Amino acid sequence: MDRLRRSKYCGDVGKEDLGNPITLMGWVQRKRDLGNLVFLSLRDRTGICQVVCSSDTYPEVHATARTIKPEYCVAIKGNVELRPEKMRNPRMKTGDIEVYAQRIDILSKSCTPPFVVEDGVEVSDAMRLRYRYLDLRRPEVQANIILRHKAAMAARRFLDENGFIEVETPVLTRSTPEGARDYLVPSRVSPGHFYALPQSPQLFKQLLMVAGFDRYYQIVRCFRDEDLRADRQPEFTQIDMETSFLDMDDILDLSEGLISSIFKETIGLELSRPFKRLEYKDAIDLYGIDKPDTRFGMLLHDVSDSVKDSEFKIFSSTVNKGGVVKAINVKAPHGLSRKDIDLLGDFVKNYGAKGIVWARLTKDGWQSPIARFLKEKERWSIENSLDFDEGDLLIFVAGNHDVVNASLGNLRVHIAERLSLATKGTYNPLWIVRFPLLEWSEEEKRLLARHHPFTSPVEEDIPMLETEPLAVRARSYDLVINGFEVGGGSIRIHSRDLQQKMFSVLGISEEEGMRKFGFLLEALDYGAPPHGGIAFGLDRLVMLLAGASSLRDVIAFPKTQKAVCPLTGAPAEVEDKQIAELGIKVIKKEG
RNA sequence: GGGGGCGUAGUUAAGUUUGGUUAUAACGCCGGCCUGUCACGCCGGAGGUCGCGAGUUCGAGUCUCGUCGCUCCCGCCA
Repeated sequence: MDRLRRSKYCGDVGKEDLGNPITLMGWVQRKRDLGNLVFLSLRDRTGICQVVCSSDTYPEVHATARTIKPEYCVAIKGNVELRPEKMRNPRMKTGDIEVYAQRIDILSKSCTPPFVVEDGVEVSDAMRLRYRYLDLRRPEVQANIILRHKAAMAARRFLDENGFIEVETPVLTRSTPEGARDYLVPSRVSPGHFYALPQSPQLFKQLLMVAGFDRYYQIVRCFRDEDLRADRQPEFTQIDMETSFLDMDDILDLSEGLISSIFKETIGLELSRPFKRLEYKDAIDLYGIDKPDTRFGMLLHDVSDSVKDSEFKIFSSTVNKGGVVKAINVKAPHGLSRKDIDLLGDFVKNYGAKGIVWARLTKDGWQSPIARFLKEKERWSIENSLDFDEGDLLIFVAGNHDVVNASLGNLRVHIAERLSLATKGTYNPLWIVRFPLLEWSEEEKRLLARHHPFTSPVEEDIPMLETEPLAVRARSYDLVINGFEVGGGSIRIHSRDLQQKMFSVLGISEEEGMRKFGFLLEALDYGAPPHGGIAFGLDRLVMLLAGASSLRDVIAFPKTQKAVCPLTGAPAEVEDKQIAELGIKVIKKEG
């Protein structure tokens, strides 16, 4: 018999095919065997279509159908017929029709799958990843991967239309000491020497600007050997961009165009532009963190002035020692028990706070462990600044600025999740601009670049580089959507002198700078244009678009929290011969 | 590096607080019946290293210690 050729996808079969023979290829979702009548649900990447096999029309086809089990890969040729009125299934896209099979070819049998390949089944992540090729057959997982494809297509189209040129940069490159830990690749031909996988193509895109490409982009894999989170994978994909002769406003505008196009072309949502902007300093003051979710209120208020003379010594002494007391107002927190509030106290301990102080306003006034320590005037002042109404819950945290902001900022997000304050399907893009250029590393006892060492300081702050380096602001920007940092960038340093100065502030000697970044410094000597750019995390963007809660849901073959791939078993031991060829030695840790 | 949660048939879970006969359910799987199912139905059946190791005990899924894996978070990372 000749080979069947597909004429239609399952999800596309419709009334226009009535009476016509079609051929489908797909996987058997379910078999409903009624004896002399067998129904098969056939699935491909477009949807599911019902196939009917009856013993009195094609007995041999019916006999074959009875032997079929879930996940068999089959080809089915048959006629499309309208279903009898009462047998239509309004929940199925193809529920009005069915295919009467005239021929079934079993292309490939299947073992019993370890889990049912169907939306909504509860399977552990470990199982899903171990059998990812089966998990990826599920429509909801496939939809995420297809969404990702559409997002990448939208990005490419927008960037191409705006004059960007995609250039590939090396994956085997040189380790740069600043920033995240590198994944290293030993060189066979240069024993004892190592490549690094790029944390980002940062230096190459700057060199492309020096080379005159003017507008560069790349959808590129980046690697960072750091511990994982739900929104962090060891390898991830960036939409990486760099432009010459543009200022921050131009780059933000282009970025908004890009992000808007992606939202429009994937989920059909029109984002309102321009996106809101917040100075870094204001973000910290109002939200406590640099990636605020603005879908709900509960802003942080500094009540240090109101409590600086309080009889509640924890508050007054904190303020007098230079710390702060801040509070948030959880409006009408239905469903937060005393026990829940105690758990909030445990939550902030993650961020270094000693605990929380709470207060409720009832019709009889303040109800709080510290109510009796607060004077009328102090309570009144707090009530006013926090809009404290009957039924509300205030939560205070006292401590140094960083601890209080981190604690309340993260607590605010935590409570919002707990009380479902953020509307699903809402997207609040927000620019955070002018981050501090530098930060102090307690571990290394030196200044580090907060973004990376090539970030340009704000012009008027340059004189402070030597006097008050921590106050210097960067010409940098992050795009935050719903509390996720989805992108970030900066205007770069394009003067060799300033770059040299930056290295010296970072404690990188001229000799070391030349050795590690000499190629960039040299390039800056050959007519480097003013330039700047940004990179967006494609995985995180798609995660938001998909409404997923983990990056694993939008990556075809993700890794576990230990950076292991349960499907392939990577990373794995290699042959001694391979190790020997590389001129390296494995030191086994004794257990 | 640190803290929390989880680990029991193929899968998902109950049982662990308070140790006690043969470890329970659903789905899946196997056999049989069934011509309008679509989470098909009905009848019957098989299926267990309670993650692993040690300890306490007359007796451990249950208690203790260790260990491994998955996960969420802090540190780390932009």
